[in-house]
Amino acid sequence: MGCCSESKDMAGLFAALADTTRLRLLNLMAGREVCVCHFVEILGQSQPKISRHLAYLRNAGIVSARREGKWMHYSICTPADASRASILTSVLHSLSSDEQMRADRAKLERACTVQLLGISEDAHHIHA
Amino acid sequence: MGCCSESKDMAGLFAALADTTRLRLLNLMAGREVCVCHFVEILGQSQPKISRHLAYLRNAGIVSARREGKWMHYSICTPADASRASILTSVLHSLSSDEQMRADRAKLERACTVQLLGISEDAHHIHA
DNA sequence: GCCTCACATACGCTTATGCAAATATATGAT
DNA sequence: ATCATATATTTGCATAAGCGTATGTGAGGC
Repeated sequence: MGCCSESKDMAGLFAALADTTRLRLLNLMAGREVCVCHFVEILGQSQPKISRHLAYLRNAGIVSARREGKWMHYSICTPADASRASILTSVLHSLSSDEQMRADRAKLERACTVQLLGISEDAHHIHA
Repeated sequence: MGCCSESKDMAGLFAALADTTRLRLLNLMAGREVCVCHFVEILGQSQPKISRHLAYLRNAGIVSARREGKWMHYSICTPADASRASILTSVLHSLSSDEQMRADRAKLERACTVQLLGISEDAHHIHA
């Protein structure tokens, strides 16, 4: 009952990657843990939609969730299977050359900075 | 009207990879051109099914087809987009560590050898 | 206890995907 | 022209995926 499901289902891995919203979520999680509210804010899409896609990634064994008070933090959990891990790495690297993905990451940087500095009016949850 | 469709649709690429049959087809095509009859023989699945999955790969811009008399030969067409190309390479490499994929390739080797030597009773089409 | 916030899940709908079986098309042989 | 071979496409159906809306759940604050 760790964070990863069956190991060698390549097709399943690709199915999880076969959606732009999920790719954007993964891109934001590359190397860091991200709170759901940031996903919603940055992608500008409905909370249930974000949540459903996160659930998909969780069921696929690609991400894991951690609760911290009222907030949920998601992060990529590197697959035990070497092939899956290698593909995921390759994918994340490729994403970083996409314009939208870079923009998303920039927004996340900004959101985190604002949060840390407590500048924003609606920085109501400093959960860092 | 070349062999490759839109360039940056990552999700589309993954959708094309999200099926075991298609992964097996791609694995067999790694580095060589393969005739449809070999796909049917090696995967042991119905011809329409193989054909449909090949059409899917073709529409996704991942493979191209070449007609030679009555036979159709399929091969992987490296995507123009660097990211797609890099992912595809990574995927093909990862596949080669899978047992079934290795077995499929071995069968293909054997089928081709038999064909060249003209040993088989039903080597009715030496289209090499 | 109750209320609110942050998130997850269920429902109803539409569209896409996969399959088997049947049919269509293209090529070469006669 | 006819026929057989090799491959492609269509049809009908079952299942899965995606979306928006509505509702459920867990954690804090009062």
